[in-house]
Amino acid sequence: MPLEAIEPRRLYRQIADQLRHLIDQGEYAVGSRLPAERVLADRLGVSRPTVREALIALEVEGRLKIRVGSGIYVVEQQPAAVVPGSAAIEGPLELLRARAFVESAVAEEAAVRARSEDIERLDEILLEVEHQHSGDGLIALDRRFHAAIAAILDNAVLVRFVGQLFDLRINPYFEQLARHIENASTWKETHLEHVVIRDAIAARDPLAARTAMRNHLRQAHGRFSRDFGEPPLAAAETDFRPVRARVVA
Amino acid sequence: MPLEAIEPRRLYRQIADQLRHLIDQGEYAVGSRLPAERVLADRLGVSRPTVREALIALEVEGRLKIRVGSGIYVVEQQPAAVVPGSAAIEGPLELLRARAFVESAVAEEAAVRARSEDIERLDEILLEVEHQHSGDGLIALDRRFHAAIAAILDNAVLVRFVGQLFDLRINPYFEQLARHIENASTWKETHLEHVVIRDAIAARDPLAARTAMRNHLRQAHGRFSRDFGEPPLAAAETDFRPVRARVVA
DNA sequence: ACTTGTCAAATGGTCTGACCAACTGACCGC
DNA sequence: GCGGTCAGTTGGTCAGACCATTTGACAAGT
Repeated sequence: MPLEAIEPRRLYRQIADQLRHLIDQGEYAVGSRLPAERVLADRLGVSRPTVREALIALEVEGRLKIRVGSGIYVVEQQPAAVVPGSAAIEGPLELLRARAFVESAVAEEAAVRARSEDIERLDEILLEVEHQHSGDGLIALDRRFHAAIAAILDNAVLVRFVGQLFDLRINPYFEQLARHIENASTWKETHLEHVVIRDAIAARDPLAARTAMRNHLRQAHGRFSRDFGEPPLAAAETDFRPVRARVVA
Repeated sequence: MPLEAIEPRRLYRQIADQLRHLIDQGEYAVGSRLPAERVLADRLGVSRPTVREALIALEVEGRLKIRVGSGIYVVEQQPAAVVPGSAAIEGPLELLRARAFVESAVAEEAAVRARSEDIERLDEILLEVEHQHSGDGLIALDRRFHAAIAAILDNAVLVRFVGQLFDLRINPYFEQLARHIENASTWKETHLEHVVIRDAIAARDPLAARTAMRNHLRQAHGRFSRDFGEPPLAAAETDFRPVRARVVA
């Protein structure tokens, strides 16, 4: 054994990790305000100085913006830091195909690993959706739903990854389309598809979860491509892995 | 003039700037110990919490190392310092697990879709590796290999993200470990694992490709965790999807 | 001479409670 | 409506205290 040097994990780091996780997961959406320092300290069971230290760490990392007298805000994560330049090169359809590929695999694995708390979290989000009717809030909840599924795999990198894929929709190209397409009716469809995904995961049925997620993003693909130049969708385009290939072994 | 909003410069930032300046200037040499928090607070005429906030900011920036009960030490500045915040959070091991998950799925699909030109491209890269012996060049080729596999799926978003995941290794945390671990021998291992992946894809064998890729990144995980704090690897940690789950209809 | 155990000082980690300054939003008078 | 006022909320800072860990000196044992 390499004789590892153990280091006491200081409180402020644990708090920072926890908050970072919540942000990645979409619990605190970009632009939203975090609870006040005093509230956080109370809820986390630590003192305010400790919370402040954690917040300052996150501020230095560039994930939070602290405004005196006003509050603490989640800052839009700069993917530009990692990818200088190109963000909106690919079309929305290509993005949706990539999400279908990654997230269907994620959903499949989530169905294997899901604990009951995880299902509860999904239910909370879906419940919020039903009490919400403005478009903006729905997008944030949509993101939270997808991030929460990724969170089941218990890997912060993956959660961020899925979140980033979602956030790529935030570009002029995509937004303009969305305005044409998103309405009460399509949000209703989206919600129903989410419920199907949730049920498959809750039933611990990996294959159903994969199919439901792929179907969900394929539907979104269809909704977009209808009003878009591209031809609707050849099955081979969204089905990265044909089902028959799965029967092997 | 565009009427910029003025921001109150908080004390902890002023203190941090001042300390950073002193370090840059060589007043506090690399490896040396700073005065105790209480002393700093006294000399700077501020309270200890404020000094602590500044120190934590500098610690997050990677310029200081705080050791409990011992003191505050100046850390060697990594010239790279690429990503100001977002990237260096998760540990290298978590990153490798995420890559194992995503890229094994990618490899599986690549084996289904690969055309002969794609295989040729992989071969070109592997050939270059054999004519190369410096470490830096090998990292670049490693990246090209993984990106080339993603490219087989013919989706620019996926290629970018696989590349991005790879690039997350560029952070001080990871680099320092890599220096200890990467040598001619480990590069040889890496190369052989790459060849196995290439062969599986060339044979159009999805399951073998998935396994080979997962094995490759699991080996890397093992190489890192040996010299790292974490316990080596429980199979469940890297095997996101247990093989038995695949035998289902 | 070398190791081991002990202990006190130094140092960072955290908490409590307090006060100040900036912001926000409701209310009021015009 | 419009602008001013004011109280509540929120972050910024401070003071002082106690705890846990580290460190090094020193005594005791081998």
